[in-house]
Amino acid sequence: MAEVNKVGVISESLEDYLETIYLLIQKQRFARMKDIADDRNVSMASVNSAMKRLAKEGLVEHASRGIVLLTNEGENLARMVLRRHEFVRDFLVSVLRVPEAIAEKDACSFEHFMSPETFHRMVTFFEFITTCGMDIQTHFDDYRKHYDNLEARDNPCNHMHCRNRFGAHWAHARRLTDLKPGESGIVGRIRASHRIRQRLIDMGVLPHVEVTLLRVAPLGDPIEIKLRGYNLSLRKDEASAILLHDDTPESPETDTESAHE
Amino acid sequence: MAEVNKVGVISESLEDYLETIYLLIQKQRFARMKDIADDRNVSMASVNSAMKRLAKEGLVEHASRGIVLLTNEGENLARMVLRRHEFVRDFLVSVLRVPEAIAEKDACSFEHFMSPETFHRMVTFFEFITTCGMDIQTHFDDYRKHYDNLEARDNPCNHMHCRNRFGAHWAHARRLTDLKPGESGIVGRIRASHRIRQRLIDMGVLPHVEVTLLRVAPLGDPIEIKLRGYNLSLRKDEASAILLHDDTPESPETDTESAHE
DNA sequence: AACCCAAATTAGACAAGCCTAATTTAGTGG
DNA sequence: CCACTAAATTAGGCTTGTCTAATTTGGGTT
Repeated sequence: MAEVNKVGVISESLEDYLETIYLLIQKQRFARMKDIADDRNVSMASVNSAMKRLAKEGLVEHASRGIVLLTNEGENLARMVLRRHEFVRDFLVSVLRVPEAIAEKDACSFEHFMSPETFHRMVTFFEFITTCGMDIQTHFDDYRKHYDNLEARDNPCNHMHCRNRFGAHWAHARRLTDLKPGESGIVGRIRASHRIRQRLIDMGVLPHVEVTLLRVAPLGDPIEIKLRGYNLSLRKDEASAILLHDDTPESPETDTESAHE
Repeated sequence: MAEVNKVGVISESLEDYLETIYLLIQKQRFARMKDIADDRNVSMASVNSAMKRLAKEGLVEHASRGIVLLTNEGENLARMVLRRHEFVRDFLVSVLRVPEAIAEKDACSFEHFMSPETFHRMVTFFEFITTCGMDIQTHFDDYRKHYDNLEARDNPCNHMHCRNRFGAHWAHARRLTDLKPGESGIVGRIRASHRIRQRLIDMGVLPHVEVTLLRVAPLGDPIEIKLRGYNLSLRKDEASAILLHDDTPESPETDTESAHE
């Protein structure tokens, strides 16, 4: 309601300046050119010109050779950006389990571009996950640790742990290697050591992506698949790690539409 | 292994050009200046200079007055960016339930900035959520619809639905109004109509944030709280919608560290 | 062969952001 | 009161990424 209306109007860089100023004022009750320059690792000349641009937008007040003050509008905008920053960081850390330092860095970028709608959905999802009583986070931690530590163990994972905990029906899911040439499926889960998993992900084998089996070489080893328009050659152990969803897509077009209904 | 090494080296804009070129070649087997310009809604002169910069980086080949081709490196980078784009979009749509069009737009921004680590965590989380057998998505849809449609109904929600489904212990959770002046708590859930919910979120009342009750006015109505360093005045119905987590933080510093252990 | 047109290129301008180097200003100490 | 210093400002330069306007090029028409 009484919210900021300059969202998306000023640049990423200027938003960062606002944020810096807000935090400096919180910390030491005032913000000088020098402080801002040090904080953002830029020259004072750059800060000077940035302050002029911010003043022109009515977001800061800056008497010549004086300290920098935020206007009401500027403070609101700064707070809004900061709010997103902190929330996104918390989301990445608490839900996705991204390491703190990386989450902080990524939040710095996301804060500028995320649409209000996505922000709102993310808030609702966070709230749901942390309060739904299903202890999803603990389950996810188990899941994650399992795959992160899988490296030196037996490869196509058959642990009780895996079978019992993470959906028994995945124990009997179709694998990529179960397809006949020409058949397609949707990638659901990759059940392999961290190394192979990483390799497959890097090659574009991601959940929710449609794969088509093209050819299997005589001895069954190089397996050729088609994936989002380009061809890929996999070894058998890589291909058999790819578990597919039950539902086959009706047509390639409705891919993202029919998500998970 | 044989992956791109230009990540983070070229600008957001150039990455977008690469992506456009890749998609054009997929669609019509070649990419001319004009096509790229039309697709990205820029002038041909801009495309021309962009192609020169991309050629200098060894990402495209572009004989004068000829069509634009991707080098191997350029194609890999384009594919990588596109992969992220599509995956993030799917994540936003399928997990967070962001509307398709907005997810598409946000994915356009995120693709350029997301660190590999966050990408990887997101993939793992997506995989977990869609295959863990807990049917989290359906639960989340219920949760979401419940709050989205709450508008005209009785306000501090007491539905059976709510009590039973979304963690019975939240029926007896402390509210912000249960705190004594000076006491603090961590925001867990906001149980209010969409309008009030939105208002609180806009003011910075987000899950995982620490709030301190400062003062309650004589008649109990304007309630003053402190929140991430600034003060806020809430009406009683707003404040009582804020449910708190059980665990009180030991110290304000370890806030994000002690996330949810 | 001369002409025309669409695509591509070049030239030149502009804003945002950054820089370094030189200058101005204000406060502090001798 | 003068000199020194730290902070702030100005001047001028650079890159990226956009634009418009003019020009070149090459393939098809008449």
